[in-house]
Amino acid sequence: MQTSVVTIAELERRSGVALWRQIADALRAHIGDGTVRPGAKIPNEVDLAAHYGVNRHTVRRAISVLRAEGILEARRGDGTFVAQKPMSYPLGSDTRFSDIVSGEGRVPHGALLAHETIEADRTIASGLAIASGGLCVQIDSVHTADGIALSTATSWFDAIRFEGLGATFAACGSLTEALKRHGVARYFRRSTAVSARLATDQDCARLDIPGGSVVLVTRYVTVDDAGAPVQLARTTFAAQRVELLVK
Amino acid sequence: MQTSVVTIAELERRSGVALWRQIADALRAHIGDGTVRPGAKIPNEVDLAAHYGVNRHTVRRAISVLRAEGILEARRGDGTFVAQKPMSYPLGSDTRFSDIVSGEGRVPHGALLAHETIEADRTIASGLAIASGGLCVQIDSVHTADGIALSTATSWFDAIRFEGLGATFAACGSLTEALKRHGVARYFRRSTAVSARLATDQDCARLDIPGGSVVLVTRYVTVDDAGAPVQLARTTFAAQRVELLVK
DNA sequence: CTCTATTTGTGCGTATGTATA
DNA sequence: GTATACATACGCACAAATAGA
Repeated sequence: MQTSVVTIAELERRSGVALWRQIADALRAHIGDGTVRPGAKIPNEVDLAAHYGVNRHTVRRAISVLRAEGILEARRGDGTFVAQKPMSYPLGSDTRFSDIVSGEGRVPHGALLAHETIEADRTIASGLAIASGGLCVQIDSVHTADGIALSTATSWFDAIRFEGLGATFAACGSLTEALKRHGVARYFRRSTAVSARLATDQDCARLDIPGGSVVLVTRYVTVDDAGAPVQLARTTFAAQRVELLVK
Repeated sequence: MQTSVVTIAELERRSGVALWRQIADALRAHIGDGTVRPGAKIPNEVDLAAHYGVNRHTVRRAISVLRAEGILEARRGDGTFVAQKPMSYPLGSDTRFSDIVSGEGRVPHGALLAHETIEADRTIASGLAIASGGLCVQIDSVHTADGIALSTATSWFDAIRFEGLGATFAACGSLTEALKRHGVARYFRRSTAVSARLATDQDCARLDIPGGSVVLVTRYVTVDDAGAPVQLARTTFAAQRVELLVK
């Protein structure tokens, strides 16, 4: 791409297809057919705009689309680059983040962001099978592989059964270990709902991803051996870095 | 929201947080706390811009973010509305689209878009366990519930084993039935990879969703009773209409 | 049915802020 | 410190789709 800009741009100006869309398609094709390799730098916005004979905003819009698709990655003051392939993340009833990341030969790390006791809204209450308005412990965390954030999670627990869980987690640094100390030897995922949306600014801050990125969101409830709800969780993955694997 | 616009907008202008981000957060909060109900119309862009004291483009950017998040839905010439909740789509080894949609009390429909015989690239060939460059049948389809497109799929089959499958599918209108006629009584999903990205314009056209929407993408291989690969598929779901359910 | 007002969609020009090499 | 390159924001204009008179 760096040099292939000499190929003449052929945008159809009153074709009914927006210019930014035509440019996005052209760039996507260049990347898809291997003309531009992952990690490679594409020309800057001003040059691209001149090349296609459009305003810089039009090029920016095309680029922003490809960034959200996870194809491009922009670094202010540096340039815009073709993104790398994401890592696989199995979704099972017994998925443990550290095992998965270790299995891929990377170094896992989980960090507690915050924990507090709050009143459960209707959704949380029904998930944990407690009374609406009852107290619950909310725990926020981020999970990284080789220092790169892959996911951020918010979990809720029954505050009566798991009083002080936040402090325990903060002390031992592992949710599995913390739950063990609160009497839960094992726990399983019942079912997982997967959705996708654009990242909020909180997502962007926690995952260190640019605005406009797409995230995968999983919602699930874990239960103990007796089948009683232990945890209601919502995990947000950076779609450009992770793909989920089912079964 | 229609009337709540009287609340004074308080944007911090040099706070380091972009104006469009602050506006998006404000709108999201209004929708999240139930101030605005699903299906309700929000004020038009010009009014919102005046209300917040910003340029229309700034409001548009905030809205485009919420559209990608699946929270808002815009119709040109009409207005912008709060979106409805998505339907659940179970991901199992024996998922059949029509059963799922029927089970939710909706009317399922599958339509063949195109079918052709092409040379398999490396990815397709390895998925189907055929020689790279060997022939394969490619089938494109869309799947709707109550006339609303939920997903679009592209599938590949070994052209030698399944010669004329496209025509058979076109004739009987069901993949399961077509495969039965080609000697595959049953088939199962081996594993499914789930990713997410911004919709391409092809996605938008097939799913009838606006540009900037987010889609969930599943890739999987189905095998017959003998464990031999039958089908390599890539299904694209409109994230604003569907959430995937695992296990 | 046509016409019109409304509302979102696209595009250009300009200016300034901010992170990075 | 300086140049580069992406990020945000405003203003203007017109296109296209829709709803309603």
